[in-house]
Amino acid sequence: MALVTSVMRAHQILLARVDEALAPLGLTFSRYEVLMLLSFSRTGRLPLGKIGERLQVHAASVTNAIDRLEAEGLVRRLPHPTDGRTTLAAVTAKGRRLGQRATEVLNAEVFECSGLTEERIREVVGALADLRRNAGDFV
Amino acid sequence: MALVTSVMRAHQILLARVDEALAPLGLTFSRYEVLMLLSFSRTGRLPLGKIGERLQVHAASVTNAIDRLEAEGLVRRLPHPTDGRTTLAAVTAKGRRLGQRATEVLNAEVFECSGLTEERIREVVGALADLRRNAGDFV
DNA sequence: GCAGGTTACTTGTACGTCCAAGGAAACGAA
DNA sequence: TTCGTTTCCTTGGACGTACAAGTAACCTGC
Repeated sequence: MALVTSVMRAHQILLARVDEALAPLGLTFSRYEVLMLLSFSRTGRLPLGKIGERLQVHAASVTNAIDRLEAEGLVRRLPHPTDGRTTLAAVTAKGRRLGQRATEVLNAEVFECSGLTEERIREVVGALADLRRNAGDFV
Repeated sequence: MALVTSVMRAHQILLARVDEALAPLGLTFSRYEVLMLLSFSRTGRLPLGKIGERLQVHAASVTNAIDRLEAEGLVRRLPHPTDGRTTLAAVTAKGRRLGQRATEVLNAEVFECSGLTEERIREVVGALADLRRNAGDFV
């Protein structure tokens, strides 16, 4: 039970801090994740379904996130060349720049003030990786 | 960065599992937390503001949770005897029973299938407790 | 070739969270 | 006493998430 409570609170704390750091850039954590996923992908574009699968998030949430990113000009929707059902999300140059800045901001403002040592962070990440693997996450 | 991602995913996984287990009882995790907080309090009743403070949650969220719990007959709103601004939430007998059942369900269905050893759970809880303390949480 | 089933995305509804704004009660100082 | 400030709760709007239903396109088997 303590596990659940701890993770819930830690999530609450970290998310608040991350969103606070990202707000000046007009991003939220979920949109940041999408942006980075696209930036790190080979071609800078992915089917929406693939995004949901990687981020372990519902298709409707992806639609929502892409809607907002597209409205900001950070990604563009493109038709899939061969599959008419599929929509591709492609990160724009503006999106790449913002993603990079966001990463710098997060590294500067968030990760320093967790107050945990490198050692403890490794412990947590390692143990939670087990949990995630058991749940079918990629890790 | 791995810390943030790990905690976010772990939260996602655990919350989904917990809410799934609680759904048959008509509860969510947030409402379960309120119910248990009241059940464990000395008199079974607390001011709404106190609930938000303990659960580290916004006052508006407490209003929402209490609205729903009250609609189910699990808690009752009472006026504060001396402070006319304050509203007390009091757990009912039905609320206590349901909270107890929910705890049993959670212990049976969720905590077993995290797939983590006692040892690793202790590691995670301990390390996250540091993080929470640094953020001003009660732990 | 076409009908039935599957897959992919979108839309609408619901929930929990937050913030901002509002009303009511309490407190404090003049 | 009274006026201003603070505290407490509620309401309305925004965001992210999930689920369910709907639409459109693909694909398979006859």
